Amino acid sequence: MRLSKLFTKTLREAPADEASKNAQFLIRGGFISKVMAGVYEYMPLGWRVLDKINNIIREEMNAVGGQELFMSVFQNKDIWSATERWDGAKEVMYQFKDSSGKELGLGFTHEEPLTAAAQHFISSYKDLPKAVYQIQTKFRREERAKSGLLRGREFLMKDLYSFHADQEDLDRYYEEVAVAYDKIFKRVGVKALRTSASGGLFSKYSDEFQVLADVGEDLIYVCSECGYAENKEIHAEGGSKCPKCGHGFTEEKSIEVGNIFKLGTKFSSALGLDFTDEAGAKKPVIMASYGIGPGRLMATAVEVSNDERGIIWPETIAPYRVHLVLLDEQGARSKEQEVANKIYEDLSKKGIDVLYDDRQDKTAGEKFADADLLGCPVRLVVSKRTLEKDQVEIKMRNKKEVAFASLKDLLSQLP
RNA sequence: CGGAGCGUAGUGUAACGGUAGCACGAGACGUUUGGGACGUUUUAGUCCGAGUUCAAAUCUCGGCGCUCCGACCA
Repeated sequence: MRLSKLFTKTLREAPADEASKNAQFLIRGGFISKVMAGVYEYMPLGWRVLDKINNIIREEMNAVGGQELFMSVFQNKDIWSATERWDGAKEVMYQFKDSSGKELGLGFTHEEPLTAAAQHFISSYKDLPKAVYQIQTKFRREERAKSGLLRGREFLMKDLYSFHADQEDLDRYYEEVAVAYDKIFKRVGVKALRTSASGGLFSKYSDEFQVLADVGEDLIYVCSECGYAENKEIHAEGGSKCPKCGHGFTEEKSIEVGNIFKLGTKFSSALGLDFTDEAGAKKPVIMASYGIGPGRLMATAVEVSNDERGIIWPETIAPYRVHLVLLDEQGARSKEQEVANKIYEDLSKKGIDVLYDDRQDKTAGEKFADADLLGCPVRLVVSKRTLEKDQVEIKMRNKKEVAFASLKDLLSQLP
């Protein structure tokens, strides 16, 4: 991508009405733009980051046998009434009547419709287990949207649902997914702690994946020795000893980037999702659900990895791996430009994504400032100074040192 | 939902109740090019509605919107 052609432009100053780092940097960089409180649009750069996050999630979900599908955002009142959740959901669900008077809601989770859909396809123990997931927009009537992408009214969610014949199978799969979650967060470049939490309406407990950060709205207790963590909501008052190893806890603020639940038979019983076991007996399917917020994850990556100049993207989710800066002496026909164009083409041909700052009307300082703000891992500079030695400058966004590579073997020396 | 603060141009900021100004951005031309360069020039604004007043960005009331703290959070 040539910066001269990019749809968005950067802002020199952060908008006055955003306090969180993720919102400030993402808006300044042109990754997202704000529509209203808690609602943001993804611009091309932001969409690339999100796409990379989603693809990591997809790979790990597919690896544990998840099958991707795509449900409707519209949900019927009927199925929510079957689980007696329609009225209770009022506070968080956008509910309305369409022109024919039919009552609808916008989905903030999909247990009901998916359980209903599964009825068509699950009837025997031979049909189990099954796992399906989607990456889809959810809506929530947040009483107070806050902190940029961290708590919105419209947001993306990856939700996986699994169906099992017995508790043992569910427990086994649940652990498999927990491991997949660890992999996802590690690959995305954030350090997430599996944290014991309450199960809300569904079950005795759930597991959350929490990333330590000051903007986080959760409070968790983390064992300084073994890393065991639990949410404040289940942390026994005055319980200062880790149940796993006996060491002390520290209290930390954190962002919940994922949450996994054992649902049991709550939904299958209410909606009649039964199967026939080996002995011919009819039983409700046992279910679990597993969520990750990709947009929140993107914001979290920004919150935990930045400096005063801008974002420092983890390599795996950076919008582009290489930010190529052309410092051009004399406009259209300069040697610098020829060399930079060539590098841009060569790297692109090799499948390396490059954001190429070919802008003619920007000063060096401005280009460097933008490179820092946008936060791609590798910065290459082509200028008169580097060409005198037939070199290209290489600087990593997360390091101070500047290195050089000869034009010839730039590819092999690219970090 | 309780509390606090704030709405002026694309962004950031000024203006005692009395001419809406500055910087950046964006557009044009020229000169520039290693950390947000310079000159000339153009562009664009008081959230909405009522009230008080000779006069309202400024005061009052209502609405809408945004942020923060707390509560809530399937």
